[in-house]
Amino acid sequence: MSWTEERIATLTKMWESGNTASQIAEELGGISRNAVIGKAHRLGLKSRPSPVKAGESEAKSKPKTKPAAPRAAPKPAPAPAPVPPAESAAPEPAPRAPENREPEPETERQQIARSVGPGGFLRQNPGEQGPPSTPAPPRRLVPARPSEAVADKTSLLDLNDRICKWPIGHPGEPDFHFCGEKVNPGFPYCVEHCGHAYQAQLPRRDRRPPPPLPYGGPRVR
DNA sequence: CCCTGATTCGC
DNA sequence: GCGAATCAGG
Repeated sequence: MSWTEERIATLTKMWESGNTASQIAEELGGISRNAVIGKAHRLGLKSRPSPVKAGESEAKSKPKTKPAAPRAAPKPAPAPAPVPPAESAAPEPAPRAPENREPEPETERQQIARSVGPGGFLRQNPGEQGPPSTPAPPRRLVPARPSEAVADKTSLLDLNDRICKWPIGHPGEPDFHFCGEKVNPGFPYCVEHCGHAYQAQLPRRDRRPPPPLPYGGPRVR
């Protein structure tokens, strides 16, 4: 099995959608969970909310030096440079290239106003709903499946940080494409699809059928 | 033990 | 670049 465009696309989407490596491996087929993780790392997709690292503190990092290395000799770290603390967290520099465009900061400001981080995602139309003084119970955000049919065909090559990556159809099929809308800042999806992608997690007791994946679920082979 | 992702390193 | 083996944690 080789990593074709389609398979990489599926991996990327599922990874970003919060699927586990095992699920991704199963969807792709003929591949191990480790392969998925390894590939994801090589693609630069690493570091997603993982159960393992969720509550890890930096001071606890272990170099994983085991006494007897069955595979190879352990690497003695050459004790590099002392960590320069002059690194403030810059979320998104976003150096916008000059596209000979009229300066319109207002437009982006308005969009940002609707954006809310995980844990407090806002409904689409606050106008239709009463002022949520106590809006939504703090629940986890979980992936759901899309229900939209978008006419545009945004291919994988059109994906960037700014457009919605919501998948339409199955990867590998001729009509497979992405939503392509402007993203809800901070999310991989547009505002609308964020509403579909992130929903309040119900207690497992109350949920009967596991919601199908955005990719249409496991393909019938 | 089950699961998860992270990492290493021979291939 | 790939992925099994391994580690580390919930």
